[in-house]
Amino acid sequence: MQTERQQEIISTALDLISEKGIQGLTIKNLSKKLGITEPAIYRHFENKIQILIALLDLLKKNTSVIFEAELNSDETAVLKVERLFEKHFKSFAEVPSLAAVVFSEEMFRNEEKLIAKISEVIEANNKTLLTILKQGQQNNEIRSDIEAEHLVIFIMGALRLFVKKWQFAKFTFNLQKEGHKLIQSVKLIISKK
Amino acid sequence: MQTERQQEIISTALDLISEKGIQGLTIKNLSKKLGITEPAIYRHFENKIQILIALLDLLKKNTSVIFEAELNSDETAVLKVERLFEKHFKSFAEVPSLAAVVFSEEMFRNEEKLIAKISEVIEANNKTLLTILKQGQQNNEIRSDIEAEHLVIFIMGALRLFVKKWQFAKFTFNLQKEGHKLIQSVKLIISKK
DNA sequence: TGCTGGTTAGTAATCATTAACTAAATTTGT
DNA sequence: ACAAATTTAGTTAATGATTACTAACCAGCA
Repeated sequence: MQTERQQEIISTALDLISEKGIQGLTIKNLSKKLGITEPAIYRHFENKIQILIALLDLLKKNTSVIFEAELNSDETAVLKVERLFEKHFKSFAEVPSLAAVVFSEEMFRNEEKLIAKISEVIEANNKTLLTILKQGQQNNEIRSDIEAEHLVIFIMGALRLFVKKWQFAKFTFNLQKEGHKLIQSVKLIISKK
Repeated sequence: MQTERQQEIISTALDLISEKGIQGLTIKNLSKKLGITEPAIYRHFENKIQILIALLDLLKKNTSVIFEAELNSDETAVLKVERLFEKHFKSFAEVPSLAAVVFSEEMFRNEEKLIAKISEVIEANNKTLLTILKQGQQNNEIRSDIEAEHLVIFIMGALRLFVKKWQFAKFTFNLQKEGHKLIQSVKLIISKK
């Protein structure tokens, strides 16, 4: 559904965001990095919003694939959550710019369409995780003294904050390695007994 | 140390941020809301960066007061954490715009001074919480099977995500009331057995 | 020949900021 | 005590940068 050049543009946009933050994603910077002039961008995208939407769509695809693959696997709930974390860390480690997009919701406040898009991604993932946790509670794998909705907050909160820290530290520590340790603590927290 | 007008300006800036996000904090919007012209702002602040710094200083004062009061109290560690949460929720419920500032680190990426300032606030609070938790572990109140550094991530991650959800929901639910329930789960998670 | 993907040149809007001026309040010198 | 000097806090008008975006044109190619 996307031309080669369109893919090149959104990939370059991602690089730009991870380098300079969402603020750095301007048509000028983008075209410079692509080695073409600014108006040339408009041969491939109607306007900037469409670029951002394409960006969020990519993010959505990347994360929802992870979540849904786990939902439909036949592992224990605890293992599903572990896999969820590991895959996320792997995905971010491979494409750090994705992390930059996830945490820039604040920037999209003005455009109604973008808010909708990003809320959609977040909501869908939360729902999937919630389902996994509830199944785990029914199977007596996951503690039931804390409501699943709260467990989601702990898990997603930790995931987000941890990645944010990595980002703040300019990717200087090994996300996958350090992340693996965090996952062990997550397991201790959500497991029954 | 601040004139009345300066306080008026930063208070108005906070309102603006909670209304339209950090993007909405322009000199034009600010002066319009204050009922003066744009250049008049510069009679009170050297430039926009100074306004943002004043904003972050206020945030720093607000949060560090909370953290340090708890550190020096002689309650149990678990109770300290509970109080920490409650006070934060209260503070945000009273001045919702503060919450908007806390989560806009992303916006400050370009200005070195602002990154430094906000990292300072976050770091200081994390350190205080870490101390509280370690003391709790030594007193056998708080579980020791998870390292305190990870507990900090769970606690701060949950706090941040929860407030962010409230913000996203346009303050439609009662932060203090719903927050109180979350606190009970936090206690279950960090308590020894 | 006509589409694709570029170019150059330019526009309108918005951004923070400055220059120059002014009225009113305050401080200072006698 | 009071006029002169200065400071304070505002104004209008403008500037240079940067933003997203457009119009008009052109080369290569199917």
